[in-house]
Amino acid sequence: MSEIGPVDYFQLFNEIGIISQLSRNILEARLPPGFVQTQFSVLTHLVRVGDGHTPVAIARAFQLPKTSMTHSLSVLEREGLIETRNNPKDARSKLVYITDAGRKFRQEIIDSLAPDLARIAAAFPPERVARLLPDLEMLRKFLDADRDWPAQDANALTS
Amino acid sequence: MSEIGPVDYFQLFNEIGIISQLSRNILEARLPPGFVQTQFSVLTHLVRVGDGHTPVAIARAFQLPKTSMTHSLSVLEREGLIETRNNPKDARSKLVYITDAGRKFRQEIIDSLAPDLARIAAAFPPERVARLLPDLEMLRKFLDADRDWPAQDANALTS
DNA sequence: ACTATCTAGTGCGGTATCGAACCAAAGGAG
DNA sequence: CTCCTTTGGTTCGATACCGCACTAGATAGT
Repeated sequence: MSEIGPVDYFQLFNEIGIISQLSRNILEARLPPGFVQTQFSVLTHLVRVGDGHTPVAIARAFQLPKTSMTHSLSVLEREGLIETRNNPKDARSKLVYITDAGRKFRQEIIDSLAPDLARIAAAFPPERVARLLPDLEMLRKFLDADRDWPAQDANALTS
Repeated sequence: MSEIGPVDYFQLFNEIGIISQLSRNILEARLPPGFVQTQFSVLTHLVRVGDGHTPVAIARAFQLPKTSMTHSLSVLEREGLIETRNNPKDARSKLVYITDAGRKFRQEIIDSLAPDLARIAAAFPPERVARLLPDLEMLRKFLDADRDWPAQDANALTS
């Protein structure tokens, strides 16, 4: 039987990284010049998870530094795609809301992606997506929970 | 029965993007300050695929613009982890080789990742990796072939 | 209340990424 | 050969990303 080693995990993350890069390229080819994936992803997050959350909460959801999120949100706000209001529960904080323009913007991008999705779906049928998603979700959730693990205690688990 | 639509593909790429981001964070936590994932990935590519290739070839393998690769390679060369030689077959071109220091550097990173991999393997067993990899590979190969790299020379094609 | 600690968000500086433009060499057509 | 197109690589400018340091407000302990 085939030995299973760290190499397979490297390959796993390698494939995932490349697919991530490729999907980013596909998306950004449909975005207006000057926009990048992050901004679209934030809009999608606001629609899917719901808006009215704080910038840090959004940053955590994407596993990005809060400084990066500050920047992304400032761009989105400058473009009128989101708006921020004061957090009545916390004077330090802001709450992020998507605007109608933001929803419209996002929907137009999604519509424009239809041909790309059609090509992908033709070669990689939905059944495979359904087969893939649970495992990916599980992996993502573990890594999400595992982050910021104290490095030196790692071996304590394996023994 | 659940209808299968574009949403699932969005979710697929969403999960993949987040996992990519998380694995990037894990790796960069083990890299010496100032190094980023790209540089490590290039070294791994040189070891796995073999060195002696041109910068554009490497850029294509990562689906990155050649300008980005120029930058990454210049950093790696400045640090003595790779070296470039003239391409005897093409005077415009260079060939990229990994140095002994580069191999050593990469191996040390890989070794330092062992505790992380141990935690991941404990929660996400190798069987799941084996189950996941073929589908991911297929998806990656299709996307790779589908978008045959229009990004930077797109305008050259339109004329 | 008082103090220490923690958390939300921002400003700044440095690096990464990438598109546009450019140059030089290669390749093809006549 | 000459002309034209393509290709490998770099430079430059603009934006994205992120660590560090900081302020203001919240929270916990006593």
